[in-house]
Amino acid sequence: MSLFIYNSLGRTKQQFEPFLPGIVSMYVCGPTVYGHSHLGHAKSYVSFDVVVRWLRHIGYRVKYVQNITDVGHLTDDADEGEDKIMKQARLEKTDPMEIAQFYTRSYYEDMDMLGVQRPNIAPLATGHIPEQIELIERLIAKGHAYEVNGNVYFSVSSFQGYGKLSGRTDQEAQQTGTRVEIRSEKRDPSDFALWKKADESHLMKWHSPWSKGYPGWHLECSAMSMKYLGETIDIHGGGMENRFPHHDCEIAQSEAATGKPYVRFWMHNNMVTVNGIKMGKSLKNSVNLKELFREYDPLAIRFFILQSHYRSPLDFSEVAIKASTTGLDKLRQTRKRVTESNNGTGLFAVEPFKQRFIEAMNDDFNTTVAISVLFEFSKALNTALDGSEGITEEARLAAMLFLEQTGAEVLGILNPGGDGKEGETIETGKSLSTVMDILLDLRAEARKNRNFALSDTIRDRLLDAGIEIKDTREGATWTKKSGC
RNA sequence: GGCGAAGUGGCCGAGUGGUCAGGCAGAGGUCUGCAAAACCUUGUACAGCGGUUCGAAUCCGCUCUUCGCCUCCA
Repeated sequence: MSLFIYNSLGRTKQQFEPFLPGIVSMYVCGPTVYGHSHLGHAKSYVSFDVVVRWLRHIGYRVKYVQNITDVGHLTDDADEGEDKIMKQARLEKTDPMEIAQFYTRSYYEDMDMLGVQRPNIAPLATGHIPEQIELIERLIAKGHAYEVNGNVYFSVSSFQGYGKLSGRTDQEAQQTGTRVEIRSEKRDPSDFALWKKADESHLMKWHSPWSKGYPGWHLECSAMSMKYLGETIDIHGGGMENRFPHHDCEIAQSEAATGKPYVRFWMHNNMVTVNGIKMGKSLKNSVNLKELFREYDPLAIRFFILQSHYRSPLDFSEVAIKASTTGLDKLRQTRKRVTESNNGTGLFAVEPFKQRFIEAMNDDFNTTVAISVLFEFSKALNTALDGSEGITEEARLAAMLFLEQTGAEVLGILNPGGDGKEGETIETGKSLSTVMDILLDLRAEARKNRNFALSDTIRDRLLDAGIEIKDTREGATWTKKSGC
């Protein structure tokens, strides 16, 4: 069974084979670090995390590069507005580099909470100024770029096929009703900046053959992608809002420089919305992840994200996240149950679920369907365990392995190796466990003597303390209540 | 104005030319000392109007509505 990926370039699902057998080169546009991450970042990076995990699961070696944009770019393209990182530095009364570093750490903290695996290489834009300058020189030498007053622009008309990703190929038509002021020093209104001359007050600036300045926004991804992954890469991912102009500009400048295809598969993830409106920092409707983590289990948020498809918009609401939290708990309970159950004699077949899971993931990473398979698996497994003969050791191990591979390794919604609760040391976990054994023994004794007043008191008081008791056929079990 | 996406049962959210998504919530039941959990049963959903078809929510056309991009943006 082969993997099909929806390629934004061509707008169809296409069978995926890497350029080099067995090795996948993948680049994803990283965040601009001038503020804490929000749910929109979470959707994007969780989605691509699952893409990487699946590619690795099916046997590819994935070289995953994700940049950090730590050069401030203007809040506005008409040379008005302010460098965003510089603006934040002014607000926080510090300098741009501290802002960039502080929010880079914040970003990784949040991604760690969500179980997003770190990229293999996380290059900084500021660390690759020479590479970017070199790329500009190549473009100028080939006649694709020109310098005016210390600024360098890419000449869109020199590159055939500009706009092929977004479908904006008619540059004349694009200009009508455009919101960008047309700058006279550009030869063509569609031309975009590769290098900008910095004014005196600009703090982040570098020497270049043209002026003391800073690189254009689109340039860093091309330079770093080519440096670490080569001139043609397998997958380039990013948010849908970056299709145009960012990705079309990347294609133009890269292909103009190398004469080779830049990216084989373009993947774009959709937006998180709030009441149907896009979530964004500048729109002031963004839901900060650190705040969200105070209310909800980070893995429940990851689960909530994966319950919709990466190409669909996801509408944020508290009720929806709560519903997801409850749903995830059900899967966790099933896993705990099968792990703790005794060996029986009944049969249980994991294979059909495995096949359906693989099929869903191979169909453009359909995590929504993959999760529905896990729920159906959960229901079938519980039914089998409810039966008087239980299931065999072999079936139990197969079921546990399936949940480990799908829920933990691929989707990352279950903790690897079991459901130890986060933030709890092994030591405290062990002593709690011992204490609980004593309490459950005492309660069992009380129930045996039909002293239900006592047994219910034990149960109620533990529930108040955040521990829930369930009486099963195989004795009482306990769980710490998660969520809110 | 240009480019693009979408409208699914109380809510979230997949998918498909002819059997079922799935989750949450609700109702009834089994089990249990009682709970909880688990399981069973239960919802005549696919924006509207036409058309193609033996058959369409799924294909085509039109209409309405919403959203994204064309400024920085996951």
